[in-house]
Amino acid sequence: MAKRSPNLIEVYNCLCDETRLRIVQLLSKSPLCVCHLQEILGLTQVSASKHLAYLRGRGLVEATRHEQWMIYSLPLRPSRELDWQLKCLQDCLTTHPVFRNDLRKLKSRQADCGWVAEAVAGRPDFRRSSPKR
Amino acid sequence: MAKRSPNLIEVYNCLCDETRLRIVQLLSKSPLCVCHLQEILGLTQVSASKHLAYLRGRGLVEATRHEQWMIYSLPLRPSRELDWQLKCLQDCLTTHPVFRNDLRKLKSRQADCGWVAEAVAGRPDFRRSSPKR
DNA sequence: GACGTATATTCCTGTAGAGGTATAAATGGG
DNA sequence: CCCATTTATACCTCTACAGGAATATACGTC
Repeated sequence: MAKRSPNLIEVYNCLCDETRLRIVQLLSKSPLCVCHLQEILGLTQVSASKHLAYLRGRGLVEATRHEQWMIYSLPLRPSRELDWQLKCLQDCLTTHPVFRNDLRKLKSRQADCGWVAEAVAGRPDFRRSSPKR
Repeated sequence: MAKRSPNLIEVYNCLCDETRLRIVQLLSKSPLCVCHLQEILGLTQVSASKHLAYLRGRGLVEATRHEQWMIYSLPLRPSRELDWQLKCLQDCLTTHPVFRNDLRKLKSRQADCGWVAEAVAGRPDFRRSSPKR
């Protein structure tokens, strides 16, 4: 069970790591499963999983299992503190090459990743055999 | 020599500690010397000094020596990233008891701390014998 | 039930940084 | 020059956490 409302310091602790910042940035565009984040960010499986657990434990992201995949997304109703930061990121990150590059990669994989958004958007009958490759 | 422009991650690293958050919050109201911060926040001398060195090393605060006192203040021209956070803090922290209390203490000590602002405001001939007690 | 894929967890090691004590350095006053 | 005050630094210990390897768990397919 994930925590509900992260306080400001927890939010800052989550965002003070570049990898987590990149994850949050990507999730602000679209819900994604672990293997997508892994691919786009070039992370090992363990690293992706651990960082997501960290974020989840502090309420910055939510997770839903869909078949074999864990789909991570930003909370529908973010706390005031998180909401501020998300707005800030929107404004700040688009000017940073690393993050721009991540977003570019996400777009180029939209065809592979799109089904996740559909799956999480409330289609309980949604089925999918293989997510990538 | 202090660093010039902290990047986003450095800013987050600075603010993810409650003590540093409280320091920044106070400095956003007024420049202060170490002993004032020590008193208001109830810190040991070492703790105050170390956290200030940390903030200074990442460009979140600036320091000027005035006689025996080191006067810390927020940079005159904060980076885009820092500026955003300062606005966020204005909005977020006033609702948190700890920070409200700090500001209250600062106000009640305005008589003791006021000279610092004058000293740092560009009065090279400013003199003062004893700051407190 | 065996297997493949996706994800989480456990154990290990290394490092950043927080807190404390002691000490050093800078400044001003006598 | 000696001393008090203010601040910084060095050294130590402890904890959080990042990264990696190995293993466990969950789910779907056959």
